Amino acid sequence: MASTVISVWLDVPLRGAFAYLHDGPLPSGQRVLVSFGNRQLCGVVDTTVMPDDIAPERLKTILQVFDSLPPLPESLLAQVRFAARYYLHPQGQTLFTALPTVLREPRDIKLPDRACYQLTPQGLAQPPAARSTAKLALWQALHEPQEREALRRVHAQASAYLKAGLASGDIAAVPWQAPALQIDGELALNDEQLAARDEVAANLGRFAPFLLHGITGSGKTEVYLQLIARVLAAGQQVLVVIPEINLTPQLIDRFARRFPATRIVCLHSNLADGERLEGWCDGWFGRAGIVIGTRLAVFTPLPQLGLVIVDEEHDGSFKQQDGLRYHARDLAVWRAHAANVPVLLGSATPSLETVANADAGRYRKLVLNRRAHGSATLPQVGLVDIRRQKLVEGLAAPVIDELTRALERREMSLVFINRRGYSPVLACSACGWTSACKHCSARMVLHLSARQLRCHHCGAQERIPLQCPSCGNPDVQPLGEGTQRLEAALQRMLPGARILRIDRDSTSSKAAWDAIYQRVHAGEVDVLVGTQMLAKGHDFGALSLVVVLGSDGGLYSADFRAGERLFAQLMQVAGRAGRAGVPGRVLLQTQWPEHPLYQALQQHDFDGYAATMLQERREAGFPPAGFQILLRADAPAYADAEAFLQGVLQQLGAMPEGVDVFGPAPALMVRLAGRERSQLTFEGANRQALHGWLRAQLPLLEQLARKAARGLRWSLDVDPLEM
DNA sequence: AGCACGCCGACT
DNA sequence: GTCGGCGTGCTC
Repeated sequence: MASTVISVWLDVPLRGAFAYLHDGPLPSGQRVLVSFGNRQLCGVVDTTVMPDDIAPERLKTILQVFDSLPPLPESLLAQVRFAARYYLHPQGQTLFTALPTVLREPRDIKLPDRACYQLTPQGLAQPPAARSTAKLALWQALHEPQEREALRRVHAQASAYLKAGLASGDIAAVPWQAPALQIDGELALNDEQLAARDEVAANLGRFAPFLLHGITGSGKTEVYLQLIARVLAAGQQVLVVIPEINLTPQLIDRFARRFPATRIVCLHSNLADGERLEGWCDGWFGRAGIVIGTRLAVFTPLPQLGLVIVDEEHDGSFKQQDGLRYHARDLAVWRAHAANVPVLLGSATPSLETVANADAGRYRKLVLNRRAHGSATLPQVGLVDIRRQKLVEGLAAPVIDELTRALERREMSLVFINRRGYSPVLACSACGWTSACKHCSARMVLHLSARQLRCHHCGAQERIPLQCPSCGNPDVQPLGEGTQRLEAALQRMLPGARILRIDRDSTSSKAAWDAIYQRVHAGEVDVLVGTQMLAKGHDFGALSLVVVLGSDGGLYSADFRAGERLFAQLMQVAGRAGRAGVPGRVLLQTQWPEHPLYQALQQHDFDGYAATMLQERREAGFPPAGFQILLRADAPAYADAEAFLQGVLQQLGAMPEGVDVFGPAPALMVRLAGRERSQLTFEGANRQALHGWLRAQLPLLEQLARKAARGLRWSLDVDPLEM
């Protein structure tokens, strides 16, 4: 009876699909239950894969077909196929990372009721009594088809009202239908915004990648919203990918206010499994007009996709750092191509990859150079040379002066230092001992308020030693400044100032973050002290002065991308100054005021410095001028990691024409969370050649990994961002 | 990845 | 005499 051979993908780190028997064909994308070894797993059918040639008596039978949901759409399977191939990752595991957790599990799914409800003629004829405001509001709403959830937003008593109405026949279930599009509060666009909007709008319905290069405050979001309105009006869906969840509450609010009738799905990793599934399915079944989310949202099936937007496209959080190491921006562009729709990459500081694509004409560049609101001008950037200055608690006299004057004028200032904690290291004055982490090649950071030393890389915590653990000297001192120390110092130097610290420690909960946001917007803050969180798109209203401390470290780093990141970060943080009509001022303390990066920052010359950096990359053959794939290995002992890579290197033999290999070399941070990391870097000017050759070596790699020392872990990182 | 099978050291 | 260490090999 069971006679048809079916190929099934499983969530296992093996390259191939597995063959099973079933009593008839099954469609691609069908979720099934299969026995694998001695466990039962969820599998996904793929008819495009030839079943392995295995003796028929060894084949097992598909145990169950999970048919409460339709098969996964072909567009998703195609995206997974591409991602697996591009990122050299097992296709089964790739498929399962694309799915919400619930769909990975070996059980069938019953989705919650998403029907709509509406008054019957009988119900229409019987309005509730006017004094019953709850019932009246619900009755009014039910003139139109309403989802249960939407009705609950009308009034909390919706469920009881529905139940009674369905029983009496006053209300009936009707098939789901999209509510009429409603657009509220569109803003007027300036001519740059108009040009950008119209250029993209003119390309709806075909693949067209755009870089929307808009300075901070130039009104990128309004351009997005007006384009989204057009796409929604055409009955299509929009995918919006954003860097991190902190951004979302404001942005989501704005989207929800603009499109009050549209189902807007918000997807990120903090969502409960059920919510994630529901949002995902709303996208899949066309109920969501807008899906907005972090990188994982890029896998949401959208049958009516009409536009893809990637906001803050330069942000490193789009790159997944484990498992399938995909870049959501790059997959977003692929999706737009596959769906034949435009993709809009927005940033004030685009990545060099995207700049290079625009320069080469592959992406069309749209520029927003003017601030959308009022007559606000670009901030004036001052470089404070600290080579011959005496610093007080890390601050130069002119900086303290300016902060004092801003306080006198009752204007809000921001002090930016990319180091949280009190002080980045504790050191002994006698023997040179420093507070090293036992598990990482990093220093433990002093957190005075928590009375702890903490490692910011592995999370290890220790008590603060009262004397030097090495020589017993009681004089152990904090070296350097972090946000907490700066906060304390500013409190002393600016008596009466209301200072608020914003870093990961002070914003750990959503409630804390909301409270901070409220205080800032209620004008209850004079000085904000914080880390790069402050540079990430949050609108803190009028800032007249921005002070930048400790940025020199990014100038001469071993990581070739450090300069790009620093420049983007400083452009972004400087962009916080002088919004909403108040002219801003930026003061940056540095030992290298003549450095081209700072000179470019002073001139607000993104394009010029990007061109300089691109030229350097070309000369070195670094991305985006060349392509890289990292083979990473880590083990408790460095020697094991290196030995594996050395073995790989030997077995690979001579590199083919156009591919170079470097290493094995220690990772930039060799020791992390008790494991030591080594890596081989493969480079090539031709992406196809590099990928194709390495893809052909995968069986060899897997074979060597099986024989490697136990405890060894390895992974491939295509287009790595972190070295 | 899991999870078996499979041979060598300290213990109820 | 066994329990259990992790080496190695397979999973349709």
